[in-house]
This record gives sequence, C-alpha cells and structure tokens, in this order.
Amino acid sequence: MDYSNEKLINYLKEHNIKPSTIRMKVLNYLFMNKTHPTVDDIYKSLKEEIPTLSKTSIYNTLDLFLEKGIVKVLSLQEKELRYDIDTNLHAHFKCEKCGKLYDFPISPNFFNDDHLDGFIINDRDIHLYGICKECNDK
Amino acid sequence: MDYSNEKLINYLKEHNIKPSTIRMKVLNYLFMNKTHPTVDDIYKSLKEEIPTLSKTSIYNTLDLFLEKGIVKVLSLQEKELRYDIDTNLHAHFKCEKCGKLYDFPISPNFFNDDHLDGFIINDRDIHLYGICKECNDK
DNA sequence: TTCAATTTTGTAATGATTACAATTTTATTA
DNA sequence: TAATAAAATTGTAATCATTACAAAATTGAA
Ligand SMILES: [Mn+2]
Ligand SMILES: [Mn+2]
Ligand SMILES: [Zn+2]
Ligand SMILES: [Zn+2]
Repeated sequence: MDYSNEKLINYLKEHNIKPSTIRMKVLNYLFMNKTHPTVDDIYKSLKEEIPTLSKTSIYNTLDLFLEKGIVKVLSLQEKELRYDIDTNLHAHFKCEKCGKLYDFPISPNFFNDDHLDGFIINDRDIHLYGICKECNDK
Repeated sequence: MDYSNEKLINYLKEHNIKPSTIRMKVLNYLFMNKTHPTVDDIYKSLKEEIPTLSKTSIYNTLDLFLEKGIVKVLSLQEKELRYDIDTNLHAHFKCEKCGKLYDFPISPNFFNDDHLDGFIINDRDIHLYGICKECNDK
C-alpha cells in the first residue's frame, strides 16, 4: 500500500524539500522498498508509471535527498552504489550469492576507541560481505 | 630506502605471482607508501622513473595483486578507490579535511553479533569519516 | 491569464575503467 | 647463439555510469 500524498508532502516539507511529483514518487518508492535500491532500480520501477521519466530526474532527486539528509548512499565494493532511506546508525551485510543487503544494528559507542581520541567522527560505514543464512542453509 | 630486488621477488613468488619489472616496482611502491594510494598515485609516481609506463599496466598489476590476495581495495565514499598492501584486519578513518586515510585496529570478534548467526563473513569494511586529530587541533 | 521561478527532460560531455590487439620483453629450445 | 614461443606491457578504442547544461514543461504567484 502506497503512502498517502499528504504523508509524503509532510515528510518532504519537514525536511525542507519542496514537494513535487517526482520527489513524492521517489520518496514513496524508498519507503515501500527498503531494499537499498540502486538508481537503476528506482528508475526502472517508476518509469513504468511515468513513461516520460528521465534518469536525470532520479539523480537530481537523490542528490537533493542526500543534501537534505533524508537518504544515505552506500558505497559498496565493486563500485556499487545503493540508497538507504534509513539514516539511523546501523550496519550492513551484503550476501555475495543472492546480492541481498541486510541491515543489522550496532551500538552508538561501537567506536569508543583510544586510537580515535581527538578525532571527530561524522559518518560510519560498516559493511560486511559473505554468505547469508538463507543462501547458506541451501 | 627501497626494498631489495631479492625481497620483492621472494614476496611475489611466495604469493604465486611471477615477478616482473613492473610488478616489483608497484609492490615496492606499496611497501614504501603505506598511504592507501589510488591507481593514479601509483601511476604518476612510477611514470617518473619508467617513462614508457602505461596506466593499463597499473590496472593489470593491481588486479593480479587483488586476485592473489596481497592487496585489498577500499571502496570509500565518493566512489574513491584506494589500495592497501595491509590485508590484515583493521579499520580506516578518512579525514574529510586533509584527505588522509588512517588505520586503526579492531578486534577479530568485533562482529560476534546475534543478528549474524548463520551468516558467513568473508570480508569487512569499517570506514569512518570525519576530522582527524591533526586537522582538529589547528 | 501572464509571467517568473522551478522542475523535469533530453542530449552531449566527462572520466575512470575495461577490452583487446600490437609490440616488446623474457624465457625456452634447438 | 639464433630462433621460437610465452608472457608482459603498451596504446588505443569502447564502455558505461554519472554529470553538465540548455530546452521544454509545469507550477504558482500576481
Ligand atoms: Mn540500511
Ligand atoms: Mn589500511
Ligand atoms: Zn544470500
Ligand atoms: Zn585531517
């Protein structure tokens, strides 16, 4: 079930983003598909309901969302870029077999490390790679 | 002080890599510059002593080193790729001001997490971003 | 409705990486 | 040593995701 226009508009406004058709569609997609999609995933899916859609618009929209802090871009191995609507602190596990990207929680004081005294940490990427339980059980 | 040819050749042979001029030069560069260099860093530096050097050779060599497991490639934010001759478990801190990439140790059982029971972890990337002590003190 | 601002589109440019064939170097054999 | 084969290196062209940018469409105030 898609999000209501009202909810999407409010969410965008709360984050100082002027609502527009495409911004609402992309936001709805990200809310509905918490699979850490790529630019192409988003583009291909939305292209079906908006045949005139341009990929540049997806880039523009995601760049704006990044700037306003409502998405985070994950730089994975093999130059793979994925977008995450969940900007709260958490880590990721990428299955090398099925390609699925799993979330898992980490503690905020994960990095209370003497070696980093005096360092200001603004951002953290914790990416694990391997075989997920599901693929492993087969 | 550069590494001796003998040492470079032995190191390559130990890792099932046939020694060659360029492989030795790249390996020596990586041993001497533990700064997590980019392809371009390596290319530009070696180009000075080997004017005929082709960038393709750097790509070839690093791909071979990766395949044989003697380097690790770090996929950082902004699509930045850096090469690390230290393949032991450790984490990285990138300073957003000076650009320097710091190593810091982490414990092997860092990821003994219930959420990952049944998952096989083959590789870990822990990348922090912020301002380093040195930049911060200024 | 008119007009300006903003959004969206479409196309061309960019730039890092890759593919691949030609050349050079190295090692092997006669 | 010379001839030959194998491997390494080079140089150029192709690829492809992303970016730049100008044109077109849409929106929203006056
Ligand atoms: Mn996530
Ligand atoms: Mn390192
Ligand atoms: Zn899997
Ligand atoms: Zn710094």
